[in-house]
Amino acid sequence: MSVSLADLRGRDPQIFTDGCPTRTVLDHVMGKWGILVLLALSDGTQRWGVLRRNVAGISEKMLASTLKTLEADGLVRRTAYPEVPPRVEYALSPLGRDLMQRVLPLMEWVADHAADIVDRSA
Amino acid sequence: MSVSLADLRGRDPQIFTDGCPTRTVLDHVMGKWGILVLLALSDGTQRWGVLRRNVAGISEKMLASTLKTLEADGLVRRTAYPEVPPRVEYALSPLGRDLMQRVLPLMEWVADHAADIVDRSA
DNA sequence: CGGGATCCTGCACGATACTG
DNA sequence: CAGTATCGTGCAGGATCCCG
Repeated sequence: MSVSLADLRGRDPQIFTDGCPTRTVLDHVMGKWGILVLLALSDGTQRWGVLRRNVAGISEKMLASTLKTLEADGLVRRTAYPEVPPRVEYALSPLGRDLMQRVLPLMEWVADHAADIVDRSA
Repeated sequence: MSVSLADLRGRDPQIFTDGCPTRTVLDHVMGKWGILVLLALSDGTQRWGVLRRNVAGISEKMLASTLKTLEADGLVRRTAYPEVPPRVEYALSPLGRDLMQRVLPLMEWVADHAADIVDRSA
């Protein structure tokens, strides 16, 4: 049932080594803001302003650049409506939803154990 | 079956907000090297030197500091043998193994989709 | 409202050398 | 062998202003 690094390396020896695409994806998704944005979006389509409030502490610049990389990665879909004032909505793409299906259980675990972990290291 | 951020916020409204312990854990685990070290260790107990080779591209400094935070977080266990030359072994703690059970499926997904994602954004 | 452009700063991270 | 100590630096990320 469980997968190991050795298993993954069995399929592709270069996996998770330096310069490997997996590293790039990891950097995008696991960066400081990537997951938090994806996590917010897993609640459903959201406008820029709402997203900004839901990802507490993010700056406009980082929200913009994070969304751009995630969109380029095909994990997030951006929809702009030709209105005044402008309205732009962000949503997970099918690929993004697929990813979050793997991430959410992890987040749940983190939510459950974070306090313990931080206490220990204090 | 699926969990959402709203669900998690239902248990604790502060979850994943700024300054929340979850953010700290995320920074430790999801940082550039955290996961990669944990991933390598999920193959089993390893000595420092082996670990350094398995986590391709990591510097000694980063390996040392990453291991120290992960050990302080209670995710990694360090065992030093009073020998000459010194021998030190690192292993996942039970907590760390529990965590990796959630992380490995994610890594498998990333391994499977990384190429697509990077191609798209190129 | 939803960003882009610009400037600035810290610290995450790397390289090198040294040690018990 | 398994680290620490020291020194540099690039770039992630914050603050601010502006624009369609």
